Amino acid sequence: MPRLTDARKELRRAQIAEAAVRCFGRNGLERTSIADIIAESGLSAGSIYAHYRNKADLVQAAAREVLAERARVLGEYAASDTPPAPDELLARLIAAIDPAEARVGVQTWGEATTNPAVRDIVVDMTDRMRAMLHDCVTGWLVKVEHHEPAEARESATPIAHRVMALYQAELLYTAVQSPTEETAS
Amino acid sequence: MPRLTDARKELRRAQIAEAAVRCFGRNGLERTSIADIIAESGLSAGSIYAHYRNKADLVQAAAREVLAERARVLGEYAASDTPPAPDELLARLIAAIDPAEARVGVQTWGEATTNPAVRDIVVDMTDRMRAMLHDCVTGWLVKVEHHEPAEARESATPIAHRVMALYQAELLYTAVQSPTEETAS
DNA sequence: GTCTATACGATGATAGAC
DNA sequence: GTCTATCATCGTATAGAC
Repeated sequence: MPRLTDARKELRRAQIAEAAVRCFGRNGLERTSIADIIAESGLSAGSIYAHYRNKADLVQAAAREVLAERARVLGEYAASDTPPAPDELLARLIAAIDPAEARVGVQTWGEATTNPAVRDIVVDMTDRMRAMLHDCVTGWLVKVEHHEPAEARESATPIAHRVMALYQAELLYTAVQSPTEETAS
Repeated sequence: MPRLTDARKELRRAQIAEAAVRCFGRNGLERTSIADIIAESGLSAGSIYAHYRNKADLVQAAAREVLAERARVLGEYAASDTPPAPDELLARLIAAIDPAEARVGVQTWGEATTNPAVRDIVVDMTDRMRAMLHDCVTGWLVKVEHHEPAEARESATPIAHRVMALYQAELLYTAVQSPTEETAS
């Protein structure tokens, strides 16, 4: 019986988190006020604080959401029967970048430099992505290039590292270049 | 005669900006208050506002300072008679990374996603670094690998792009991993 | 659970003396 | 130019009704 109510609760949480992500994408993590999120979500202060302890909690939820979304895309390729070659993999990852989420993603990087909670989320998600990238490249080496599994895992490491770096750089580029719809400082 | 006073003025500005960078490295761009910078610089509110219009102005000065410092290191290699090979160049750039400045650098990336003024600074400095990287790689191709200048400039572009990306990724890694001396959220 | 209204604290910026 | 003291604003979080 708590099943259904829990599901509804999760739905509300997601609704609020998504509104927060939109606000953060527009105005940044710190220049977004609770009032902004209230307006964007169409809810009220009381409702939001019933689902999130405080603003820091909301920031963490937003960080998890955007990073998880990026990991999700990658997971599909890793599980594929015919994994793409590294260059192709990178191209697809770049093509899947959403500018708004890229902005929030880069904001979380900045926040991670001084906020331990966000730092843990970023490190965790980065590690997870790197591991999936490694799986994907290993799969390609074994299934397409017919390497020995043991040797493939070995040589996949630097390749995965490079793909990760190039992807992050592209994410940064997109986040900074994509037009921001105003709200200077 | 305004010469000397201008120099003193610049010195004060630099003193304040450096204090700001230290604060930003510790607590982040937005969680640093003017009071923090006052304490760190050993000056007063009045003095700081005599040299900087407002906090946004200080953030921009800090962004310029850390990015310019990173560009300076690179400039030396580009001008060298025997430019290092790309791998070596990257290794040296990475070795020259200062964790505290890396943190502020990554913070400016986040800020650049929503703050047009900082965005312009980041884009400008990134372009400048990429150009210097390109010069450096071109120099290596011509002077060490004995390529034709025209062809060298052409093939230097993707190499410079790759080195830049790997450097930025390493900067991110350093900024996030380097121990922050507390001040959660 | 959700709303409105509000208290409280923090912070950017200024005024005015020296 | 630099200081101390102060103001005005803004934003988080809570209280209490429904």
